[in-house]
Amino acid sequence: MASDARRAGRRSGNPEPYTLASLVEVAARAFNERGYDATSMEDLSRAAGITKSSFYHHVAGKEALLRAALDRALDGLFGILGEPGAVDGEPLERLRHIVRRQVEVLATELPYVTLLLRLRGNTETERWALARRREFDQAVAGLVAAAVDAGAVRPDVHPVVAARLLSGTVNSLIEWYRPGRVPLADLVDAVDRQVFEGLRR
Amino acid sequence: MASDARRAGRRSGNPEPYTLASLVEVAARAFNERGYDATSMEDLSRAAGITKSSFYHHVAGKEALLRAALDRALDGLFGILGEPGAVDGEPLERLRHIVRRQVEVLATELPYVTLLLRLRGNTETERWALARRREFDQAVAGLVAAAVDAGAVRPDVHPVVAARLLSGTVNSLIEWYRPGRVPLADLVDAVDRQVFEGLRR
DNA sequence: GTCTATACCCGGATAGAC
DNA sequence: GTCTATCCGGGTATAGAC
Repeated sequence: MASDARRAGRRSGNPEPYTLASLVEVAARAFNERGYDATSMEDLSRAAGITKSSFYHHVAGKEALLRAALDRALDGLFGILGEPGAVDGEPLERLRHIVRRQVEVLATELPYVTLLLRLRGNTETERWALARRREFDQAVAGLVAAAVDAGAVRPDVHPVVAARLLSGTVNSLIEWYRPGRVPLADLVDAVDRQVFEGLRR
Repeated sequence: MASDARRAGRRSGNPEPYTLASLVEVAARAFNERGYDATSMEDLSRAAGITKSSFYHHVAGKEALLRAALDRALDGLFGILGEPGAVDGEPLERLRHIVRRQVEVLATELPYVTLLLRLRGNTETERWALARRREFDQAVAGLVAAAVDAGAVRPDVHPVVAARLLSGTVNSLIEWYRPGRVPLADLVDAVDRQVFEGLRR
């Protein structure tokens, strides 16, 4: 019945059935399915099991949902840059650490990172998130350049182009990876090897 | 003045200032900048230099513009599969031919392919284009599997995952490649080497 | 906290004069 | 072919009863 779905949050014993975080999760998934602009607040409220007006009682608006989701994605990514494996050691090994961890964060925070990677920059919120994303990419690009300088990569690579292709390869996971199909550890290894060793035997 | 911009098409000596193709090009660029849903017919008509109603005199509607743009992208991609280099020879070399040509088509048909790669499948037109795109990807995946069987690639690659990563790497070009910055021939070589030889020296 | 009802705006698309 | 004016549906968001 409708009231069953409507109260599922309460039934499951959650004392706060409609937390911001849970609504953000619902919203992020919907945004990814249909696109941010094509998703209406009506869609979101129905997915949450309440009416549009009730939904507005819990969230400030559509853009606030987007912002919260993007925050979560960026926190995940920037967290990687502070890890010991990303800070200490040879440039190539630091780069490998970041790539491998980035695959894991993409997989575990999939809906949020997907949203981040599809932004067009139409609003101030989107432009802010895009700027932070560029910061992350530039950190990676810096490491690629350092690895080139250290002689750890093929001498003919163009650092800027290589960094873009590297990021593109990793980020393309959002287009097809779904939890549970390919074991995450296998995926991490597959990306690592494909990026650093290439396909050819 | 407004009338100057408005009649730029005529002034430039074009006898048919508003062909479908030229309006599709304008539309594709706008769709890519702001996203399809966020782009209004008002935006498009203004970009073309005429009013919304005049714009409707030339095109059937927003979705028709999208469809024409997607057609162009798909024609470019499927054209590759029929080329001799994609049909004859060892699997790995056929795959390399496709990858290199795919980079070229992405670059030359950039606005149209970009649109194709960002579809969400909200309308029948979008789902049709996505289905055709999957056909293309499956052709590539088949070649990856054949190259594995032929022993031309590292024996530990998972063909399906490798094909996805391969497509992801190539397709990620739309996110940053802009004509004239990096010479196209260099880009083709860079993608070829990164995909098949990897980054490590 | 949730609902019904509604204000308000904007987008796609059309009518009809020039 | 282009314009002004308009229709109509659907979107975000709010008011106010329960």
